[in-house]
This record gives sequence, structure tokens and C-alpha cells, in this order.
Amino acid sequence: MRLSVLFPRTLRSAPAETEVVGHQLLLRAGYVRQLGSGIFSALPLGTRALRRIEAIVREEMDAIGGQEVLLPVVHPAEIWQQSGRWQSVGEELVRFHDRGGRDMVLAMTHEEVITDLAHREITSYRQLPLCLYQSQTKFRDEPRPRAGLIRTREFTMKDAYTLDVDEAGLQLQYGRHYTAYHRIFTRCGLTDLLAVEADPGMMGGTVAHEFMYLSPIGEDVIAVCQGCGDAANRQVARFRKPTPPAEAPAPIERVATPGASTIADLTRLLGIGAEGTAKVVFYTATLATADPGTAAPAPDRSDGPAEVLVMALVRGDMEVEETKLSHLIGADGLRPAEPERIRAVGAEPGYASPVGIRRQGVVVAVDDLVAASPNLVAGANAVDVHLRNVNVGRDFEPDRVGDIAAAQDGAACTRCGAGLRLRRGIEVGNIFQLGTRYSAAMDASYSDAAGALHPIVMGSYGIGIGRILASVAEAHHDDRGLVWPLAIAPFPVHLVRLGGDLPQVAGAATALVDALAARGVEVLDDDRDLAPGVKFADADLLGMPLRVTASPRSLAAGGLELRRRDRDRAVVVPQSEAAAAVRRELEQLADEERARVQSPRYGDRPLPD
RNA sequence: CGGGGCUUGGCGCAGUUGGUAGCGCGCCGCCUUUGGGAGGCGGAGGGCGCCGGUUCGAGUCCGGCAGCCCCGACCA
Repeated sequence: MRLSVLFPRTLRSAPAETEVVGHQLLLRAGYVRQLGSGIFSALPLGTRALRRIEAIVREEMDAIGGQEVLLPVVHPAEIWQQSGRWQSVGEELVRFHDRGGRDMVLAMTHEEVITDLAHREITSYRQLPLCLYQSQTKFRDEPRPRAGLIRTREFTMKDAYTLDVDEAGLQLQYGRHYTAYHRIFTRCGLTDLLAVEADPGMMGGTVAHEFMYLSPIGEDVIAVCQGCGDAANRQVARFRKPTPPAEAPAPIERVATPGASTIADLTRLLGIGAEGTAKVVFYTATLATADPGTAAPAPDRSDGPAEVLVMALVRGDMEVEETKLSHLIGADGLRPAEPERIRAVGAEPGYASPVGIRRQGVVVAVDDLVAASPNLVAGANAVDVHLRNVNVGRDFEPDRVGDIAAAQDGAACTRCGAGLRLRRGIEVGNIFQLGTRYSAAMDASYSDAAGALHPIVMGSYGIGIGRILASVAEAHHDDRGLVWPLAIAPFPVHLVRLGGDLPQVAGAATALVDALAARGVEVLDDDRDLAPGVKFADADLLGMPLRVTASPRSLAAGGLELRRRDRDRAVVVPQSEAAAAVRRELEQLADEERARVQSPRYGDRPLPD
């Protein structure tokens, strides 16, 4: 590929509205362009890198028995109505009518299509197990796209679906994906990788893992144990709660606390620690609709609306983890409650507790630690007044008790007791054990050897292709530009010709390109008539792993100059040996990258760093 | 959806108290130059996100709306 004809030109400065460095470089180097919020075009170099990522994904998926398919992007609404997600998924699912007035959706994932296929095609246990996968466009109308390709609305996802006769079969295929995913991400150069326990969310099902590339720009917070390596998304991270003091419940008493509407004010005023207080966080919750796959029991709603006021109590030194809270009360959605709504039940923001409020249309959810802690300070539901010696069960009866507190940095691991460390990560992939959530709802079943019908046991597995590209750009760059791993670089070699109109230089350069082409090594050939500084700067910005310079100076020094993008040193090799030297360097790079590939087995624990 | 910010040639920006748009880079042509975004000369390119006001006159003032970015909510 000649750089003189490559579309588009590089940018000297990044567009002002970008902040993430990796994304700025992808824009400056001409890999991608933005069309709208969360909507991007991949340009020639970006497309090449994406294709190479997909090739790695394909190799690893084929290696675990995957069969590639290509499923439609536009679906009739019926299958989504059958699965229940037409109702349970919100506005991120784009719905529209076709010309005949039929409800249609844009695919945000493909469980329904796969399950529909299974329903039509699978009749016998003899046809199972199966693993089907594709690399296909998804559209999710995200409320807030961000950070370039990290969170987009339209994106390419490799999604795979496994179909098995039983749980044991699912476990086997789940484990294979667990290993294959580690191999995929680490082959792409994302070696700071962690598989963490995750919330199945809208996918339904029970067990799920997310694959996190650890990065400060990540959107997810994960808790990693410094002792045993246990890791979980903070949304579901358990931790060992402190032991509450062993005190007998004391009589409740009112105490004047003028102006103390925050825990910090309160502890200062009363001279106590935050662990001696309970705080209330108010939410308005939409309780779960009848969803065939949701295991969480919905609270009794026979006498009230589906929207309720939630009072969530955690100890004053902790924060509410909303995902945990949602699970505990069976909520579809949570949003902060309006003060009017809070006062309507007799509670007072800043001085609230469940003591003495009207409970109609209210769900009181109490963290298990609060429920076990005697004599806490809590609000008296009057401005400037608190209560001492509040005891759960004596002073009010909770509707739900469970773990709703967010794991904090340093909290104790439930498994080994060592400290948890909070880190940020970019979710580049996820795997879900769906079980029979979709097959039961959509009647995808098979006959066993005895002729009995059973729902197919399913798993689903996703990888964000563009998110990998963005993560690698974030992981592999320096102040001059991108530094691609050989595994996914658009071209392995970037040839810089200087004084290109000189016959000796042109001859040497062209000979090298031809020799490499004969061996299947593609070269990005900078044949432009530009100043050396511009060409070197572009070579650094574009980030190909190996740079070769052909110039009067290099020829005078004995041949062509080779320099790895990730190293400062250059070597000059004789013209006659240049092609062989390039191939040696590439082999060396490939060896180094192979050595970094991780293939842990499911159930093995990563070592904490 | 709440809060904040931005919107002026391809990119980055400046535009004073309202007077009819400018700079750097990039681009085109010629010449010089050729190992870290070179230099000279000469050019092209926008009517300032959109709509509606105020005014003799509006990037500049007023009122709407939209798009994009950031924080939060939300979310594989």
C-alpha cells in the first residue's frame, strides 16, 4: 500500500471535543472518523486492524468448535415479545415500523434469533452440543456514548451462543470460552486483563463473567482481592462485613442535631464514628415486570402501583450499591427520588429513617450490617433532629434485608479475608450462563434418548471488536503516536523512502517491497515527496511495528535502516539481506507477543499483582 | 433524563463598546530544500449550527431549537 494514495490524511492536531488519548490518536492517524454521537466510520487503516482482530477471534472460536453464522440486524418484534425483552428492555432497544406497520427492532444482541433458530431446527439431543457465532453490527441507543470507540451506539460485536442438553454441557462450553477469551484479548495485546464475576443484567441467567482490560479510563469499577485474586465487578462484589459491637439495645432517644444533614456533620457534632450511624438513600423504583427469566421474586404489588419509594439503609461509612439493591427488591430501574415524594411518606431528606414513616408504597431495604448493628444513630424525620439507639427489628421492620453496600477499597475478601483493591476496567467481553431463560420462553427444546422433551441449556458470549481496537490504542501508544502489536497492526512494516527520486534509493526500496510481497509481508510504503520530519512523524503516529528507512544516508551506511516502533535503536542491514532481516525482526516480535498470551482454565485463579 | 461546556474555512483557534470576518497549520501553483512536522513567492477556500426577533446594520444583543463533548443517572 502506497501512502501517497491512502485515505485519509493524518491530522496535526486532534479534534477539540476528544479527551481520551488513544481515541485522539486513532482520529489523528486516520483510523476512524465520527459521524454522530456514538457512531463511527472505520477508514482503511482502522478497517484493516479490525479485520485482524476479527481474524484472531475467528481462529480462537473455530478452535473451540464454533461455527460461524451471519444473523440479521433487523428483527420482527415477535421474537422479542416471545422472550419478554420487548417489555423488559428500555429505550436502548430501537423499535420502528416497517411499511406494513409491523413492529420491528434493530438488533442489540441475538439471543432471540438464535433461540428461534433452535426452536425451528433442533429436535434431538443428537444435534447437540452446538456453538454458533458471528461478527455482526449491533445497535444500542445508549443514553450517553463516551470516550470514542469505548462506548458507542453502533458497534461490531462478536457474539457466540452455545446450545447444550444440560448444565454439565454448558459448563464445558463456558469454560472453553473463558480460556479462548483470555487468548483472544492477550493475543491482541491486552495483557492487563482480568476476568471478573459480573451481573447478568438484562441478559438474564445466573453466572456471568466480564473480561476487563484494566485502565483508568474504564467505566467499570472492579474489586480485586490482593490475597487470593478473587475479582468481581463492584456491582456484585461481596465483602466481609465488620463485626458489629455486642451491645444490648438501649432505649431510643431524640437528640438535637442542628444543621447536621450529612453524615460528616453528624459525626462531628456527636463525636462518633460514621460506623455508628445509618444513612438512608432514597430511590424511586420500577418493580420488575413479569419476566419469565427473572429469578428475583417481585414484592407484593397487589395494593399499589408498580412505582415505589425505596428507602435503602446502609451504615454511614458505606455507599449503596444500586445493582445489589435492585436485585434485593426486584427492581427494573432505580432513580433518585424527588424530595416531595420523600416528604409525602413522612420522611425528611437529610434527617430520614424508616422510624415512624407511612409505609404505604414504600419498600424499606436494609443492609445486613445495619440490621445486625445495635444502637445506631439515624434520622428522626424532622429537621435538626436525629435518633440515638435505633435498632432494626425493634424500631421498625424492614421489607428486605441483604447486602446492598458497595465494596470499598480495602474491604475484606469474603474468601480469604485479605484486602480488596478497587480498579477501573474497560469491559471488552463477557460470558453469560443463560440456562433455559430463552429456550423456555421461546420453546426451544429437544428430545432426550428416552423421548422426553427438555429446554435447551444456553450460554451467550460477547466481544466488542471496536472496543478492543480502542483499548489497544489506549494500551499501546507513546507521546508520538500509536504502537501496534504485530498481531493486529494494519501493516507489519512501514517503509520510509527519503530522497525517493534517487535511483539507488528507489531501487533498494522497491526491491525490498517486492521481496517481502513475495513472502506475503505487506508494506505500507511512504512514497510521498515530503520532508523527512513529516514522514518520520507520520510513521510514529500510524504506529506500524517495524519501520524501514531507505535513504542516501542509510545506503551510505551500508544499506537499509530497521527500527522497531517500540524501541529507540535502529540497525542498518545490507540491502541484499534486508528482506531476511525484516522477517527475522517480525518473527522476533511475534515470539515476544506469543509469550504474553494467557490461557487460564476456568476455575483457575489469577495471581494478584 | 439532570448539571456544565462548546458550535466561526479541512484541523486548531481569535474576533474589542454591534459597522459587514481574521490567524496558525493544512490545501493549490512555481522555486528552493531533503534524516525529525523546512523556506520563499503567488493563490483558493467560510459569512460564522439552525429558526425567529431587536437594529439603518448582528459571530457579536434577545428568544427558541438542534448538534457535539464532559460529569452524573443509565448501560454488554
